[in-house]
Amino acid sequence: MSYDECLSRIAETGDLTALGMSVADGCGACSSRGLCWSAGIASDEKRWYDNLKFTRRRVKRGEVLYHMGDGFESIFAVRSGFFKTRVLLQDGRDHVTSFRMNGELLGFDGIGSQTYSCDAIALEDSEVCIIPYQRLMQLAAKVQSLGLELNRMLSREIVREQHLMALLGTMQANERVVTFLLNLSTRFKERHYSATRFVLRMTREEIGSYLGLKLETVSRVLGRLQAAKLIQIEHSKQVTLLDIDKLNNAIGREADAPNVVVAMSFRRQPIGQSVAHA
Amino acid sequence: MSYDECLSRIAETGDLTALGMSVADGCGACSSRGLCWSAGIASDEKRWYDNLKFTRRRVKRGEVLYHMGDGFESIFAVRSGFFKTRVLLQDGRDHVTSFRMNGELLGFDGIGSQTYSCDAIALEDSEVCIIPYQRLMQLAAKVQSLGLELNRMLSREIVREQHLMALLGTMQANERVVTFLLNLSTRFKERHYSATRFVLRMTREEIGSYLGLKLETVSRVLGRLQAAKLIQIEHSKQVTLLDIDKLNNAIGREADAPNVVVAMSFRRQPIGQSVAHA
DNA sequence: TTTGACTATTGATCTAGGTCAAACCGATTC
DNA sequence: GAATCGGTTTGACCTAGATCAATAGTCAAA
Repeated sequence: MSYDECLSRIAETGDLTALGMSVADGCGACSSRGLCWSAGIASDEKRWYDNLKFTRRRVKRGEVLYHMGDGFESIFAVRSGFFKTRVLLQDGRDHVTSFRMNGELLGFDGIGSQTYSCDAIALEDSEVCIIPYQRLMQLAAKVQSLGLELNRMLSREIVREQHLMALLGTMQANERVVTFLLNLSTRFKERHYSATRFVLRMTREEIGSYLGLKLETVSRVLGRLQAAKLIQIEHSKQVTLLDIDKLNNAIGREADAPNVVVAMSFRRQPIGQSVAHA
Repeated sequence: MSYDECLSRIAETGDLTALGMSVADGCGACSSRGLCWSAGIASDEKRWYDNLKFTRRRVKRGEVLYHMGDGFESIFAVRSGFFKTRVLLQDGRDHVTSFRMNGELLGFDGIGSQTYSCDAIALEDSEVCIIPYQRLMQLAAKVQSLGLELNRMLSREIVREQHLMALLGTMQANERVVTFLLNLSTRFKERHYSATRFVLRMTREEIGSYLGLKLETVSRVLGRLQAAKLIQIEHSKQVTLLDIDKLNNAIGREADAPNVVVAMSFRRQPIGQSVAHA
């Protein structure tokens, strides 16, 4: 079978094993199906994805999936678990740039320079699908909408980071933390987990680094939010969002009237229980 | 000529006019050649780019190239002039996310949602090449390395934003401003302009928004840098970098010894002329 | 069940940068 | 050349969040 025939067959059957990949279950059976990248592929080309298969890799809590500076070969899809990415500055300071959960992708930063530009670290025992970039692009050459979908994902990552930059550049501590919680909430919801009750896999320090705050500030804000009965925290990690609407208002940033109450209620010195009447 | 034949011919000749585009000079004659995207295309495919041609658009100072929410159709290459992009938050606050000069691209943010996610605004009279995305992708389907190059550019934008996030999340005012100046410097250098003497096209407020600072703070930091004889500013806009090495040290962030001097010299209260001995 | 290593909370204090306000500057325009 | 206007500088003051330090959970290993 010629190289070209081979590629054609892959495009038809969607069987990446022809490219020399060993496999467990395919994408068709994956619980992240539809979350991952597959959703954007044109429906008449979906057959290729239904029995697509990738090798996997287990990454233990605290282990590094890839290091800044490592040669770029693959992007990764989180199958299970939780990751953070962080960039290191020359002087040793670091900054957390994202948290990734199942169905989300890692490694886009490596495409441009053929070298990863950040570290990806598991926050709990995790598993990823390894997606070799070269092979992916070979396939994309055959399956039109796959390339388009990849572009879309890269673009969405750019937009995500733009919003984060705006957060870091303009919001104050309260808003940052609330935005963070609500973001987690919607992502859990997309995965059919509870939108109101979830576990924070990362430490206060990691949250702080992500939001441009110190861990003490994160802790204090969470404390205030709890005092204002907007959230509840058990054992430091287990969060319950008690009033998503009010939380949303709180970052809708007091256009004037109604949300002022909320906005005031978890300001610096929590005003006792005077939440309701103000 | 069939559609497929048409595409083939474009891939061979690189003549996008066949796709219905009107034109002035082609990319081959463009001064941004090699800066723009063309550099990454495999050399055996370069012929297509040498007589590639795009329609242009003039954008006057203050005018909007595209608005957040506008339907996405094209990306843009800056031919001349200067742009900023900014995201708007619900409550009216905004945040500047990038400055773009000639040879740089705009509009990547629209690919993901088919809608631009920020505003692009000319800071001086400018001209852009309009690159229709659909047509670009049709061409990419024929010219392999074009698609790869687009991915690389998107990835590099992701990395750029990661660095900016780290800046916003971890650096203090001095470092932010110095980083900003040095970044401009290298970009001017790449364009064979002076790396040490250039004009700030943007206002203090725009710099501040970009760096997550208030305009007064930007002004003060620039003042301190000038007092420390690291830079010189004429007429508010004309900047000369007097000592790039020291500026670089200043953000190398005092590993300990030598740069402490610099670091101290433009701290909050400039210590008279006591720069040399400290 | 105790020990030890993290991690998180909480209080007291400090400061970088924000806020407010006045003055200044250079470029138009009348 | 007076007046206007957008941008900038500068000073005085204030505050959100950082810093420092002590205490207290949490969890896993011994």
